[in-house]
Amino acid sequence: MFKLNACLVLFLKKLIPLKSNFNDKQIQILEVAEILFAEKGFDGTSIRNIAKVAKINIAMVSYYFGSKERLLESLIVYRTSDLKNQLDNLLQEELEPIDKINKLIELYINRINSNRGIYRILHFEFTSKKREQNLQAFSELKKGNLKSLEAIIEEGQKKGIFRKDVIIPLITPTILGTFFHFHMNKPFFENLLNLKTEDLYNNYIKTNLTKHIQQTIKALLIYES
Amino acid sequence: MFKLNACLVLFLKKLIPLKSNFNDKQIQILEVAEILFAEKGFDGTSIRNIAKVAKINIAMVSYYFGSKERLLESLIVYRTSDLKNQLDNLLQEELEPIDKINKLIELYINRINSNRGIYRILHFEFTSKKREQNLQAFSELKKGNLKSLEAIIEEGQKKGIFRKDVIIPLITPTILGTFFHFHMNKPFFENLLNLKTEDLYNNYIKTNLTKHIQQTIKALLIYES
DNA sequence: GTTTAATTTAAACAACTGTTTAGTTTTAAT
DNA sequence: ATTAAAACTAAACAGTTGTTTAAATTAAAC
Repeated sequence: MFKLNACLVLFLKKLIPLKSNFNDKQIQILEVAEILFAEKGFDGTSIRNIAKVAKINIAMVSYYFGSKERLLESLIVYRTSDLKNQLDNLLQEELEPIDKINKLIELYINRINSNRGIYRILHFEFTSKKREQNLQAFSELKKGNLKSLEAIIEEGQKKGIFRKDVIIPLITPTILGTFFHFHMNKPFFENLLNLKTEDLYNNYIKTNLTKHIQQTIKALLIYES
Repeated sequence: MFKLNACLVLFLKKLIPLKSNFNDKQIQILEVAEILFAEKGFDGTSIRNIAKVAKINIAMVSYYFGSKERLLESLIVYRTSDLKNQLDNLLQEELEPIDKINKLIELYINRINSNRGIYRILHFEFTSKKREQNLQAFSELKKGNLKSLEAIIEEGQKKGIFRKDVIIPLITPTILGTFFHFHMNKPFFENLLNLKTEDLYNNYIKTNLTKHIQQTIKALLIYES
């Protein structure tokens, strides 16, 4: 009875390797940390700050994660572990290349938009030289994403639909960069485009911004001078 | 003799209003602050840190700027005061709209690329809710830039060269976002594209990245489905 | 029910934070 | 040479920082 249970736990841990590595208390801390890091930056957030919001003792962060730095690492693992699967599924769908690109853009934006916190943190914290060590796991994620995009575009090029003089690695910066730059300047665009409520803002992203990016990438890939 | 000098100083101060408002010592502090803020973020940089590198007493920051926060404000004024002129000059050149766009993209990238520090800081520090007050001056700068872009595109639309169903305010995010996303992930792209030296990296921006962005915007503006 | 381990706590640690103070040195004006 | 302002300094201020400790509480195992 006991041994069977232990085996089951190990088995489940292999299956859902990353999310289930954290217990309820850890997740509670991670989610508060995500909000605060995103809002005020890693350096702008103190452990006491996290502890207060999460209603735990300040020692619990060290107890569960070792240090503040390793709390950040855990947070990234916690949030980015299932993106690869989503992309792989998309790749195997039976769609025209341009529709795959459009779906990929939608997937990216939806995902980032509903996980704003962690992506803001990634965007902020992993660019400064300060945290170059922890960069590896994040770098692997990006390489995998690029491979998926490459596969789609090369498929389109073989079919003669896409032009061949595009620099594929620079397409991701255009997709993500456009979104990020928009979102980073949220107050500016809220004011400029009259997006008074959070709903209006989100809707604008889901429709207009997504469409703009899709339109841009399509024009870039298909246009013939 | 004395009065003439005083008048001359006042006259010069009017002419070069912002840069010359800071004395040598202040500029020395500002330039160190720029490097450190860009490298480690505003919160990640301490006044003692700045003082040590700039080889000044820690009290001098408060003495010259009032506070750390106002040092940041001064830094932004110091660095962004002449962009508007550059854009106005471009607008008045006699060029085809698409060439103006290309020149504008080149101007943006060159400028940001040779002032990486301050733009990294702007990008980082003025997105978090923490510093929303100081946002105004920056917001005016952005609005002015957008007006310039609008003028060029509307000119092209009147001439029948540019399509009319583009969302103009979203073009800046695509131009700047692409660049920033590339530059923010510098270590990743250095590794991916084999840009081993700083020169190779800068050259890639000046040629390939700039061309990619110009190609993208041109395709977006001119493409007809 | 006892024992062992895991969890949680308050308190303390030393180091660092931005800012102010009171005093000294330097510079410039008359 | 005298005076007043500006520039600069070391020291101290009161808080905050991340982390550790040792003791208390809770949960689990047998």
